[in-house]
Amino acid sequence: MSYKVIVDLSNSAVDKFFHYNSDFPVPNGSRVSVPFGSKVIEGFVIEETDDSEKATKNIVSILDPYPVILPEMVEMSKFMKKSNVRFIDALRLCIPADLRAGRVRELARNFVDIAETVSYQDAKKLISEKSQAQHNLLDRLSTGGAFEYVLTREGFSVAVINRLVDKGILEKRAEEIRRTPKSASIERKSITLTNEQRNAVDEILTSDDNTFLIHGVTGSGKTEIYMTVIENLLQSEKTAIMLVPEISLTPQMLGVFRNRFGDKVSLLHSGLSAGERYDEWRRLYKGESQVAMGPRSAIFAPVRNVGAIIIDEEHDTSYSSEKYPRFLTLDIAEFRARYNDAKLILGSATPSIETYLKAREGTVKLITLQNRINDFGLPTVEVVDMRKEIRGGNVSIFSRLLVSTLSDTLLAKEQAIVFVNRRGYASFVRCKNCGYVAMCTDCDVSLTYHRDDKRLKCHYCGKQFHELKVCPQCGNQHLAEGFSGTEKVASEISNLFPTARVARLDNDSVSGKDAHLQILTKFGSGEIDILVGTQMVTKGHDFKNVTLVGILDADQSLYFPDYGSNERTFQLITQVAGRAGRESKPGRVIMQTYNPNHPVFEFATDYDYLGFYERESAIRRVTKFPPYTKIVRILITGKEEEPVRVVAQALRDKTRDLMNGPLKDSFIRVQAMSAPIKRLENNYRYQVIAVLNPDCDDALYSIFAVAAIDDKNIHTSVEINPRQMT
DNA sequence: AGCACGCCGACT
DNA sequence: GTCGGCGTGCTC
Repeated sequence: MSYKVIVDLSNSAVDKFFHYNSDFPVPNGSRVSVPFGSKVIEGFVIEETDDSEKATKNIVSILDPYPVILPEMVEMSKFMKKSNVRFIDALRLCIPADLRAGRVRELARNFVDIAETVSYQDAKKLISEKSQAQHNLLDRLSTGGAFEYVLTREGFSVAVINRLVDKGILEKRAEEIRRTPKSASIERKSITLTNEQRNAVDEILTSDDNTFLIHGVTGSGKTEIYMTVIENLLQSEKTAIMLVPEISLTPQMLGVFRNRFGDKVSLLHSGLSAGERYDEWRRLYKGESQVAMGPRSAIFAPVRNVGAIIIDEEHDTSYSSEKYPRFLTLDIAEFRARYNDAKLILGSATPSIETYLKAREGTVKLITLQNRINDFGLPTVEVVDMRKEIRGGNVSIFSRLLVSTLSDTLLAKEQAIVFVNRRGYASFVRCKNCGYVAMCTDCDVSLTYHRDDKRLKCHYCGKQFHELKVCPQCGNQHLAEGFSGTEKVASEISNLFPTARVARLDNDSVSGKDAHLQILTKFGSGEIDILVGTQMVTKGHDFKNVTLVGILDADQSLYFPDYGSNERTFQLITQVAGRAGRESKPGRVIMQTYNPNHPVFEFATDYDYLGFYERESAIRRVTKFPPYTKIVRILITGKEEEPVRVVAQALRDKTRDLMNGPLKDSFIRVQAMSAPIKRLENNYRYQVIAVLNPDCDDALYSIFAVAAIDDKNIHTSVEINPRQMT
């Protein structure tokens, strides 16, 4: 027998089939060990082949008792390979990292139980009166078996256990240990779906459509719809994949699922220990649990017979991985849904323009939820024109309205969230005399002042510098601070309200996911009055006592130089506004801006998604931006500027050659230029931008081929519809 | 990714 | 005269 094998080395040079013979049959998807060059390494069997001439060496052994890569995931890897992800890297996404190289410890342990052929009473008689330890052990096991290691921990000696095994009274068998024991399913209180929810569930389960967009405002009960759909599918022996943006910030979603599905849910995410992750993965693989829940990587869950794939908050940017191996969760989800004939369900209060266009075009079935489940209205959004504040003599970062409302909120013993889309204390430091601005030495980026640790930090490469007391260029002592970040906002709020308990939530204020969660938990339990934070505060968590949301510098996210900035701004405002006034208390949102008449704000304050969509999609259509086109960016980086620039021009010319060839209908335009941040971590960066018509896979593959250059000093990467261009 | 093979500078 | 630098090329 002869097999095609992908070796477990992440390098393009070896990312192809190697042929091996075998003395024994090997199922597709098996992890095997094979001789390769001068040593023996791991690999994956992809398929059997009859051209054995290419094979010269034999597979040494199969490494697992079952093929770890499901047939579906072999196909999925072929699919990913087309989009420039190495076969081996796609395969690696499908199994827990620690399974490779035998890093997961053996799971099977000796399980000790009374032999099936022996009853407790008979066993009692078989043990001598004097063997007290043996009697104790038997009594311990009379209510059910136990792991040997548990018994020894309880004080039973191995000798006693083995003695009874020898007598045939007990038997040992290998059984798996669950490292993540979960509570059994709690009897759930019967939940009555609203008519809207009921209709949505029926629509999904009975319609011939396969892909759905549930567009419903925050609090419209999407989760309940997901769960009811899953529950229905589980009854017909199907499985489900439930994707959430960031599990660490949305523990309540897991809680709700656990409560409903108990042990049937397996959680897959990086916060688990290697062993836990492997156990959860394996339970799914073996069908012991049927619902895989997690962030984007959970789309690779080893579940068979998938009935539903759900992507909650589908607009969230965390669903696209920006570093290699690059993939769009939606692409993989579509592949798996097609493979399994499963329902693909996308949910959002602020769908991406791309998805909503699909709904308009009819390739995605739109389900709109009009109401919040409890019929509470959405919070009112008031816009404050900060230019008028300045004209009125208020030069602080807070409007008078926001200050007085914060004060009212504190008096009423209610809570507030203040959203600032900027970390640090001040976005830059500039000399008032000569105009010098502190820049990173490795990047073409101005430094952000962090007062907490009295340092200037580069937000792109992380490099830190001492704070400036005087201008290093002219010696002037008067340095101007740029826009205020979370640090400054939090400290000024503390100055304004000395008795208020103020906390900050951003990447700097805490280290690690646990700390984030701690702050959110404290806020939830009322130990914090005002929470100042970045995007992080916009996600998940229902805070019942939050009645005020302040948004500072709402326009800030508008001025990023890419086509998605309007969309991002609209989503941000809508999401953060949704944090105010849930349950029984009305909410209030105060949004400060220097550009109050910008259409995005008008739509956002009215919660007018449709209006926003119409305008934005019209703009994208005429300006030829996604989803009406596909933007492909080849990023070229290297230590020296000139070679990078030269390669960029060469790649542009090669791409233009494609445009003049048989694929010319796929291309709209091709340009080369320096990247928006020309130097990052001491690497010069140029880019080639190709704008393509949608559905132009052949052109795309040609561009991948063009970008794959062999130059050890210059690195290239290809991004499709890049989110933030840096 | 590793490792062997292979051709030019500073040491016993 | 050798030891060893890492450039190049190959692994079924």
